[in-house]
This record gives sequence, structure tokens and C-alpha cells, in this order.
Amino acid sequence: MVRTESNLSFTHHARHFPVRKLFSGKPAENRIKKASLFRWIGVKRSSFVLTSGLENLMTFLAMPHQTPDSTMRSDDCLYLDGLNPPQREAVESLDGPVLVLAGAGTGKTRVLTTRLAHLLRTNRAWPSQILAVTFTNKAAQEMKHRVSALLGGQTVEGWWLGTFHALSARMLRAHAGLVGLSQDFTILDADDQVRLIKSLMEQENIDTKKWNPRAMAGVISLWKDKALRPGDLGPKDGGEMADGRLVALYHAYQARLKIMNACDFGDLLLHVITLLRDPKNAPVLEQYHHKFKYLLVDEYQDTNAAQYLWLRLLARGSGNICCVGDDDQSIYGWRGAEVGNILKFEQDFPGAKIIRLEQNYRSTGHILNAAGGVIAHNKSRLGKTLWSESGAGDKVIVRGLWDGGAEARWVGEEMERLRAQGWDLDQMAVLVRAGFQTREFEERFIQLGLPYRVIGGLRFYERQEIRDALAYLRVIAQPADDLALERIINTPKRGIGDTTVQALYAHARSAGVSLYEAALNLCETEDLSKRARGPIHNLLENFERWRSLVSTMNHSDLAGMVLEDSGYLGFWQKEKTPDAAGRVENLKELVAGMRAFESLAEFLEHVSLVLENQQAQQGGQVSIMTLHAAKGLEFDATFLTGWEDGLFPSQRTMDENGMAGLEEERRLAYVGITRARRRAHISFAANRQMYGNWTSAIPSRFLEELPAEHIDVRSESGLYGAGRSAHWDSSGATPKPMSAPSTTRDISRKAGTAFSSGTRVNHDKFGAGTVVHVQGNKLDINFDSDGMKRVLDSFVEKLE
DNA sequence: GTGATGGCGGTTTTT
DNA sequence: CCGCCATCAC
Repeated sequence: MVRTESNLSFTHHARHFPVRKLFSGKPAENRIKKASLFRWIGVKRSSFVLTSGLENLMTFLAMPHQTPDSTMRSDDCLYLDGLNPPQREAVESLDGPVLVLAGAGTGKTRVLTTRLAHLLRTNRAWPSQILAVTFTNKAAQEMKHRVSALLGGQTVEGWWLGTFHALSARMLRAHAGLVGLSQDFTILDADDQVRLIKSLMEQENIDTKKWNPRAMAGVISLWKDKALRPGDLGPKDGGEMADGRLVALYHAYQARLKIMNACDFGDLLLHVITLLRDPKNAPVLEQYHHKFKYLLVDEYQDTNAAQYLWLRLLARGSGNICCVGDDDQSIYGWRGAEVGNILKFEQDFPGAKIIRLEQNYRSTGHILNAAGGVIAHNKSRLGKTLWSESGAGDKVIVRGLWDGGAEARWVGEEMERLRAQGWDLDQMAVLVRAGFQTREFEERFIQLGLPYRVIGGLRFYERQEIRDALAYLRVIAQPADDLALERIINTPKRGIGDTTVQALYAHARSAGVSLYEAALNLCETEDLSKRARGPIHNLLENFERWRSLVSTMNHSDLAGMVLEDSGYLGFWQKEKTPDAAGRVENLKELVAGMRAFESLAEFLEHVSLVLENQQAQQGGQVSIMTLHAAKGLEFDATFLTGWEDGLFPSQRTMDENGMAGLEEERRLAYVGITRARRRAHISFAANRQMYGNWTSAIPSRFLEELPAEHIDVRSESGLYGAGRSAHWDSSGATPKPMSAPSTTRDISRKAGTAFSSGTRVNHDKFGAGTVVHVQGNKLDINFDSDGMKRVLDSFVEKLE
């Protein structure tokens, strides 16, 4: 039933495809238009750093702004044959607003890519008239590849396919002047952002211990996600935060960014919105309206308010906007995503067509129904019921264990058992709620010799040595980049200490210039200590020299030279720490990797916006990752671990966001369960070591939401119960507790809830305590040494 | 201006 | 328990 694109042949259609004709020749007429378009865009050639081939982009912009003739009928299109009816409808509903509600595993990407191919193949639009937005570069890449596969290997060039941020940066480079930036503005990442906020807080005498700069930066980012600029806020909107001066801090932050000619990620979208909204710039908006005939948005449930406004502004032109998403998989509310966007699509885009994809091609029946049973508990959802033709398969295996160690052992054993049965290690994954949970599995897998990889974590360009190297390049490209200069001004150590840097900053502030300029101004004067002048002079001289080479020298060679001359590479080569050699390797890799880019500017833009998390993909390893990282992936067998109240659902989320938070956690559970094709395991531990001390927990409330008929409970003796009804008591499948002594627990269980308030009890891990409150078989106990905890009655024994 | 110790905080993550 | 940052001693 499920046919992949590669099964379909398009070769005999290829000659109908406009793209080939489009690029084969460049009529003189186009060249003339090209020149005028340069003016329209108002930027130099090198600024279009996001497209690999600027030529192609220019060619597209030079195309007359009209739709190509639609001469082709849809029934000529073989690629439509493999689609089920709703999928086909989603592909063919090209005009007007369309919302495709694509449940997990229902062929969302296939619909997206086929729709794009269809637009091109039927000559509905030139590539340059299509705006396709994704959240991650990975998704953009995948879309690019799959569309080209659908078109028989023909690559499509010149379309506006990318992340919100990359596309925004592209627009902003073209119109930077309209928002008070210059075309070569710097893009700051989260780390730069926090450092800048922190220095501003210090400057304003706001206590950075009481008010964590990271958190303050987070709030400002959330404001930006909501498209709130400093002027849109009242002075008190920051509440107590930052001593009541958070909004003032936001003002100062934006002012500083302007001086630095820099943008943070939020600004990329916000500036575009500001500029397109301004009546003065109506012609710009009009040109984009004229240009983009079709808009396509992936993962619409993850859009925040700013992205929503951005889309609305651009969609007002053609009105042809297709959003694809799944409200049940919205898991990024905590970083500003608003499920509301997808829930109110119909109101926002009147006359919208809503198409539901409900046939699942990934998972077997029990898995699907277990997931469906959980998500049905959510109130705010549009509602979908997934079904599949692939048979019932295995029930979801649910296992309770004594502690985190036992859980890791059990997962390891099960994985080895599956491996022995011929399952592929690459097709197995451990999914956790929070990063710290991975450690226990790693330790266990190392012991077992089970090859694994942890997905996520530090990315290449987040490594210290890479960021340092990039800082050098940033200062060369953009001297006003204070953060970059500050980062490396004394790295490697060259005797420019904190007091000197503070003096430079003081001068920069009073003169209203950048740090670099301040250094230029001061290095010959008496304002600085004699000792500091030399190294500063030296460093600046180096920078001037390097900068003078940018236009003539290959940027990769230049980078090599910079690292050499600055002493940075030598610093790591001399270093004896175990990781130093790896860092030297990384630096060399960085220099080599730069060759793939056309210029230094292009390279820097890719680093901040588009660089892939290149993880050496070697086969034969199980994966360990967070539930968030697992979204969009699928495995034959999954192990969803740590299903304990407080951990999952996360206590913090519930405290901070109440019912909405709980519903988001539940969606996370839904995402988790639907990752499995054939086998899903869910486990929980009664005790877990967190940050060095033992904590106990009761099983996740989500376990109770799993429909009994779709799960297979195999808990250790004494670990079932948890206030659950009949089907929890099945078991017998697994006879003995693995590590915990069980006698007293069994006795207490037989006795029912034999505890009452005031009873003195003993617990293996927490010692003696007094029962304070009884609720079913859950006891709130005040432990003599560890304080209040909630535990299952089966874990304690009465003290006589 | 640079190296050593204590204290505190610590989900989820992309751009 | 681990890592980061601030503070302190040179």
C-alpha cells in the first residue's frame, strides 16, 4: 500500500518540467532586468549568502512576475497515484487557505513535497514564486531533497525554501536600511545574547545573582516571540524582574544591538514584521505580495505569534497559504509556540479548507490506540482519530521497576534480546524526558558493550574552540561586533585583563562607539596602562592586516592564518589536557569546512543560521535522546523511560502552566508513543537518584490513561498498584523483583492500605518516617532525614 | 593579571 | 552529583 517516491517513475515527464527550460539559457533581456533588480534589492552580490547559487536567484528574480501557463492537467501526474484520498486532496487544493491536519505517521512530508512538486509540474508557479517555511534546517534540507527526487532528480533552484529565520535574514539583508541596520549586520546567537544582557545588567547595577541573566534574556526572547517590542510594553510589564527594570533593560538591549549593528534571532522576524507593516514601506510589501504566489508552512502548530504575523503579512498577497501541522504534536509552548494558531486557523483565514490525514502508515494498532487513548484526555484539540491497516501488532509493554538502575538494566536486556531476534540496533531508541536521564543508560550500555549514541547535546559550532575561532572571524568581518572582540581580546592570554577591557568599554560608551573603535582610539593614549597598550596595539594591527586580506585571499586560508598568527591554534597545541588534541582537530576541520562557502560573509551567516548538526552517522547503534528530539523520527522499537509523576509529566511545567502545561506534557507522551513502528515499551522507576540524592515517585498519571486493552503490564511484584484499577493486577509474567527485597512489601500489599496517619514506617532508601496523609495506596510520609515525600505503600514497612 | 576553591543551581531546544 | 561562575589569594 505504501509506495515510496522512488518507486514511481517520472522520467517521461521530465521534459514538461519548466525548471530545465528556465535555466538552460540566459536571454540578454534577463540580464538587463537583472541589473535593475540588483537595485531593487539594494544590496551587493555577496550579501545573498543563503543561496548556494546567486546566479540562480538573480535569474529567478528576473523572471517576469506572472504565473506560468497552467497547461497541464492534474491527471497527467503519476506521482498522485500513490496518495490516499485526503492526501491527494491536500496536494491538489492549491488555491485559498488550506490547513492540513496531519497526524503522526500519516505521510505529512510526502504531502508537502508532492504538493510542491505538483505546483511546479503543473506550471502553477515558478520556483521563485513559492515561499516554503520550515522550523529547522534539517526539515528544509529534507524537503529540498525529496522534491527533487519527486521531479526525477531535477534540482529546483531559486525558491524561497528555508527556516523562518533564514528567510527573514534574507529579506532583512535586502532592506536593512529601512530598520536602521546596515546590510552586513551580525546575527547573535543565544549565548551572545545572554552575555550582552549580563553586561548591560552589570552596567545598570542589577544584581545578576538574584536575577539570572539567562532567565532575563529568556523573558525578552519570549516577548519577541510574541512580537512585543520595547515600545509595546509598559514600564511595569516586567513585574519584579530585574529589580523592576526589565523593560528598561529591554530598551537598553535593543539600543545596544543597534550600535553593534546586530540582530538576535527574534529580531530577524521582528524587524521584517516592523518593516512590512510600516505604510512607508508599502511598495516593499507589495513586491513580496506580487512575488509569492504560494505559501507553504510546515509544523504550523509550532508557530509563535511573531511567526504568525509574519505569515499573515505575506499571505495577504495571494491568499494561497497551506499550513501543515498537528495540534496534538505541539510541544514547544514553553518557547513561545502557540497551539492557538492552529486551533483558530479557520477564523484567521476565512474560507479555509481543513483536511485531516488520519491513516497512519507507521505504527501497528495497539501502539496507535494506546497513543490515541492518552491524547484523548486533552481538551484543547481539534480531534483526529488515527487508524492503520497494518494489524494489531504487539501491545505496548509497561514495566515498573525499583529504581533507575533497574530500569537501565531492563532496557539493556530487552534491547539485547531484540537484537538476538534480529532487530536492528539503529532502529531502537531510548526516549527520556530530560537530559540528565541519559547518563544512567549510557553507563549501563557501556557495561554491556551495547553501542549507542546520544542525540542532541553540544553541537559543533557550540564548542568553545569553534566559538573562539568564529569570534576572530566575526571581528574581521564586522569590527563593531563587541561581543566577538570581548570574547577573544584576551584569548589566548595576552595580558589584556578585565580592568583594561572595562576601561575600553567605558570609553566606548561615553564616545558612543564600538569596543573595537575604543581600542583603536585608546591604544596610543595615556588612558591605558603601559603594560596593556602593547598587546592591544599588536592585536589591532593583526586585525587590520587580516581585514585587508579578505578581498584578495581565500577565506579558508585566511582563517588558517588568523588562527596561526593570533596564537590561538598554538595555545591548544601546547595545552596538555586530554581534550586539547580534539580541539585542534576541530579547528582544522572548521578551516577545511569553510572551503564549501563562497565568502567569509556567507560562511558566517551559515554558521549562525544554517549549519547542520553534523553527527557522524555510523550504523549499528541504539539511540538515546529526549522526547523533544525524537519528534519527527521513527524507530522499530522504542523505550519510553522515566514515566513518573514529577519527571513526566514534569512538575515544573505543571506548576508554571497548570492545565495547559499538563496538556503539553500529554502531547509529549503522544509524540513519544507514536515514534514506534512495531514495539513500544514504557517504564517507570519507584526511586531515582536526582542530583545525588534519592527521590521517590509514583507512576505517571499518563500510565492510567493508557487503555487497558492495548497494554501489557509486566511490573515487578509490589510495583503495580499505584491507585490503578483491575488491569494493573494482571502480571505474573515477570515473577520476581530484581533488586528490592520484597517480603515486607508483599505483606503490606496483602493487608491493603495498612497505614494510617501517624504510623511510623521504614523505607529502604529514606529510612524512618511518619505517615502524614494516606490517599489510596499513596502515602505522604515525613521522613526524619529527607523530609516530605510521596511513596507507594508497598515500599515501606511498619516500624513496631 | 592569573590560577585555585567554594557555592549554587540544575526541563524540554531551534534559530 | 557535576559544572559553572564568583570570589579570593597570589
